[in-house]
Amino acid sequence: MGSQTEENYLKALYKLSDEEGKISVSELSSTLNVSIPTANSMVKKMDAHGWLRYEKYRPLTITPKGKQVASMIIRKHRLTEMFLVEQMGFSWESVHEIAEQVEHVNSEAFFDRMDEILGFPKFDPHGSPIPDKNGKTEQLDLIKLSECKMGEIVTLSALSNSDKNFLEYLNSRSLSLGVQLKVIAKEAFDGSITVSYSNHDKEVLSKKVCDSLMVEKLR
Amino acid sequence: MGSQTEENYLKALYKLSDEEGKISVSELSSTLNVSIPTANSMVKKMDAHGWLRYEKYRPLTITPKGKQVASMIIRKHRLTEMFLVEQMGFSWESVHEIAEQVEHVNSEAFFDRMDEILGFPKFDPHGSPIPDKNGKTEQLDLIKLSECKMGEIVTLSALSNSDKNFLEYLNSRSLSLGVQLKVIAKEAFDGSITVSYSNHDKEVLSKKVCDSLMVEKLR
DNA sequence: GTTATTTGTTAGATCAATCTAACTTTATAA
DNA sequence: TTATAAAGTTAGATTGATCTAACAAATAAC
Ligand SMILES: [Mn+2]
Ligand SMILES: [Mn+2]
Ligand SMILES: [Mn+2]
Ligand SMILES: [Mn+2]
Repeated sequence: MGSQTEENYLKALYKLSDEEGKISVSELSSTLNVSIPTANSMVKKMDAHGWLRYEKYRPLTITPKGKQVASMIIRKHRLTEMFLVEQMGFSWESVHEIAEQVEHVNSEAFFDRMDEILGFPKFDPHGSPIPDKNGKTEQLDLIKLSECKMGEIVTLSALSNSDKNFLEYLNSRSLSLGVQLKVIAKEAFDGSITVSYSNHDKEVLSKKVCDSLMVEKLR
Repeated sequence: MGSQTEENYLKALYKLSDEEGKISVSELSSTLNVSIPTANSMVKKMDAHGWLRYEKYRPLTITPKGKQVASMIIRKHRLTEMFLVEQMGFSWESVHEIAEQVEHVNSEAFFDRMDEILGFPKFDPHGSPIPDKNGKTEQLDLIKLSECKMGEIVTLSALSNSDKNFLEYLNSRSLSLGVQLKVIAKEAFDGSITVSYSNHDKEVLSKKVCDSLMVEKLR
């Protein structure tokens, strides 16, 4: 394993490469709130670990090994979040900070035991997939709520943003994973969508919100 | 808070001062497996934190503030051990290493929740007292089994040594906390004691073992 | 009460992780 | 296509945690 610092860099690298494919040093630096030279020097260490390929002035590419190591850290993070919510009664907006620390604990048994107690969950409290011991995840066929058409009925299955503020916003609207949403109006003007669900029959959600809500079409 | 490193130093300092009163730099260094100069320089930082009083060439003394901070780390360590055993099914010999890492997690809520789930336990799986949120611990009136007289009946209540090897030795003899022991013989020669308990009716325990078994006299 | 041993201190080096300042390369815009 | 801006690199400094080597003080042995 690397240090906690290196693990955090690798995780950021992994997420960026998942979203964007190619990663720049500056993206990494801003994600981690460090200076560009700091990220630059760390990138060289990660190259030495075989986690990414680094060539001067070229975009960074994560290696299969890097992906493997990253997925094990993400596994620990997401199992922790799930454990905190399911076994310890924490709310979904308060678990990330704790998991950010616990994910660095070096003990297979600890996380495997969490996994077992939780019944080998496939998704974390925010709907993100939990890699299994081999790094494999279950891929659902999700789309953004913002891409749904009027009249569609969908299940809220994951969030592509799990910021505390956003989670608290969702709480305030009683929006949680598993809720069935019906698109009852869509504003071409600003991309906002009006949905009905549970005992909310006319909730207007902004484009920004709808972009972060990942839903599954009912069939 | 200090760094993880500093926290580990403080814990060592606390334990040594509990056992010996005065602490030397070399004891600290050997406890932590670092060189004497390393411990020496760290001691100056701890002095700067107000955790101990340092004067050149004089023994170290922990301050009330140092004790307070130390007891909060020990609280986190012992709650974690208890949680691992009681809630996650770990055995008492496998929890220390994990707790050694988890104790550095910075989250009151995390440990308070453990505490609550466990029902505010007063002792950890090895019988060591768990400090409450104010650093207070319950003090039992324990003596070493090696100090018991023939014929006495006592309850095994704590261990003054929790090394893995020792715990595995105890497992092999079905010795666990709460077991009632009757001293049926005592060898003046080597200090070994023969005890009977549960369905063991003649178990010989060496002086070394008996020194690590803390028992409570029945009354 | 000297001498020898142990213990403690200082100095100086190294490595990880960080920064700022200066410079270079690549990308963008005029 | 050259000028400007953005991104990336290098150099050099800092801080925390560690080491070894050299020296000083305190303690123990004789
Ligand atoms: Mn998270
Ligand atoms: Mn982290
Ligand atoms: Mn322990
Ligand atoms: Mn520790």
